[in-house]
Amino acid sequence: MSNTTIKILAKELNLSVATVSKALRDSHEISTETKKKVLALARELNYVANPYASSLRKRRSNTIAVVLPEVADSFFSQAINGIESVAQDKGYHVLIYLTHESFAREEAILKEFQSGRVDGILISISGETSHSDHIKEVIASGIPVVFFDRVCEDVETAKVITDDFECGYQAATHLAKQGCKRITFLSVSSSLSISNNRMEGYKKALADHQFKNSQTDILFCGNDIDENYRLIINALKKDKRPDGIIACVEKFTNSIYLACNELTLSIPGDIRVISFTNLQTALILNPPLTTVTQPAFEMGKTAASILFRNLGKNSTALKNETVIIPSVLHVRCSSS
Amino acid sequence: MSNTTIKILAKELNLSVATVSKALRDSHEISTETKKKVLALARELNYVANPYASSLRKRRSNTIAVVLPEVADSFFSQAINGIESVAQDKGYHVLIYLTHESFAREEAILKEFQSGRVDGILISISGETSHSDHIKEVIASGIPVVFFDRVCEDVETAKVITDDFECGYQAATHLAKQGCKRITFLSVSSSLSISNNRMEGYKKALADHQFKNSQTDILFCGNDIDENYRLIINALKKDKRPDGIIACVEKFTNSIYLACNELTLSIPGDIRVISFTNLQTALILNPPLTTVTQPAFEMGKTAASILFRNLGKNSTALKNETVIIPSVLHVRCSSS
DNA sequence: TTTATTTACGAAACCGTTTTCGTGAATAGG
DNA sequence: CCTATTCACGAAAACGGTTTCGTAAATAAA
Repeated sequence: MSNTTIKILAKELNLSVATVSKALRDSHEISTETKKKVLALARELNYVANPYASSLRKRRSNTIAVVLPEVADSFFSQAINGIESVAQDKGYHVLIYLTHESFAREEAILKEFQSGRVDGILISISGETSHSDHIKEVIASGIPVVFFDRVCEDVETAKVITDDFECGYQAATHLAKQGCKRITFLSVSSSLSISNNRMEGYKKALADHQFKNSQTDILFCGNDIDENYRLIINALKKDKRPDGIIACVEKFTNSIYLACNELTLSIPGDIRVISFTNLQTALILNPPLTTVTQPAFEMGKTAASILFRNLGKNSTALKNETVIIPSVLHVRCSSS
Repeated sequence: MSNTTIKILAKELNLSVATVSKALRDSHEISTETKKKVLALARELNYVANPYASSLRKRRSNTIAVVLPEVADSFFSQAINGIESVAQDKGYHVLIYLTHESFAREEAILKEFQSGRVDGILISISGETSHSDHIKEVIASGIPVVFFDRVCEDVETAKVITDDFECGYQAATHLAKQGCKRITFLSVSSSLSISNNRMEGYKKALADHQFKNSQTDILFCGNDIDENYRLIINALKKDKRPDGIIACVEKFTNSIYLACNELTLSIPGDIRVISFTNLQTALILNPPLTTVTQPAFEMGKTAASILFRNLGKNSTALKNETVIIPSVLHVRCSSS
């Protein structure tokens, strides 16, 4: 609905549209005086170039897509901050899409990108995503993709992750050293790399600390809060209930604390708790929560930087590199 | 970077581009057989229309902008969820912009929209925004704007808010009834409607409950966490320290709890606390936090619905209506 | 049978930029 | 003084759709 176009500027100044266009882009073909006149009028008439016209012609949109499972999670909202900060810096626009953990949505969203709506994609895959054809397809169509956090390991492109295995290991080791004998790991999805790597770290730690293999205890939770609560309650009611619990993602935290309340189990007296979370309120929970805190902002920022670094090039293919930014274990009362 | 265009489909099928275009849009001018053939080939070749070409021609982008101060706040992330849900439903795309509470950024972002990049705007203004010329300008250029939560009251357009005055009143009344004598209100910005309305409600409550006017106590905090912490510490160290505190926005919560810890003040024994927040962890804080919980998802959804309802029309101007969706006061241990 | 209307399609303009190429004038080189 | 460049600009062709308008054939109306 913009009113003033290049054509109007041109007519007003008795110049051709070509000249005006070049002047606006500060082309060396145009004299300084002409540029000044054009700029002056453009400012006066509040001219802003129509992005659709220029995107069509230039075959680039100056827009990226961010595809996420959800936004109501401190990791993702902080990651968005990181992404947005570089995007704004580079003059790029950010389209946001939520899959709500649904593979079908993810597929539909990605499919749309074959049209050239975006110059690149940052994605953290859904919990249902177990294969990556849709992603390979969009890459094949010439659009670079950078994964962050939740990656598809079999897709050859850039990935920004944290040291999930290591953190799973550290968390479980910490609990073991605190004397826990029965440590339950709460997995969010059996197909997600983050979930599985954290779990493998947990398993390795148990093995290293003389746990029998039969003593690993994985609880598969989902996206339904109430259902998760029930699952956790059941686990805590078991005959040999866990004395340690590791939440693979933030959203389990509330359910764990509430379940312990319900069953009047004391944290950390009866059960020690660690969550993978970036919640600021971890400090002021009852009791303060031991967390594995991911470098969410940095991961978003890094993923975006890698993407932008490669947008200029015509070589569309991103290197199959994996950047690992370490998380840190913050030990607080809930585990000690 | 899309490979297959309408032109390719047309050539392959020995049709004109016009026919193919119409067939794809299911025009009545095209025979059923032809449509079938076109659709089949389009599917086979993975055709997706170039959005920039059609946006240019149709003069509509099927895209809206969401302009927010920040995303790392449970209100805003839930509001995004609401917005995104209707947008995805209507086949619209969502561009996200963060002002980081900066007026200059907000201005720059809005200015860009004069180009027709988006068909409409949802905005929650920055804490620095004290006048609305930039918003009036973009509306004048023909782009509808719907405010949510943080509105400019002098701009005649649709607004979706919660009952801020009422909630400020309820919060202060609740504290007064609990016996608080010195209630401090933490304001986030002296120019924000939400902040001021909540504050006015607070003032009215104090007046109604026989507080002297001199006993209202407003503390203006800002966006710097450390600075806020210092301000709160100082307030709590005062000779006559408050015995009740109302946090106008979520981000003050941590500082309040931590400051009380630092000064070994008991909540609610020494001081009762209420926050305006949508944090799920309110339930499991130490102690559980009394909150004014805003209908964030609904507000986002409603704002988006109003916007979409008016995008179809050519009458660009939105009615100057204000939709109020009430918040609820959840009383928990921190105040009782 | 003649005329009016509908059906199914194509030609071409158009959306607002960018970019290639061409050109006359001015300047530089020899 | 004559020939190369450089300078500063314009004409026109893209980019990939959508939409208007025209039209031949088929059908309906009279």
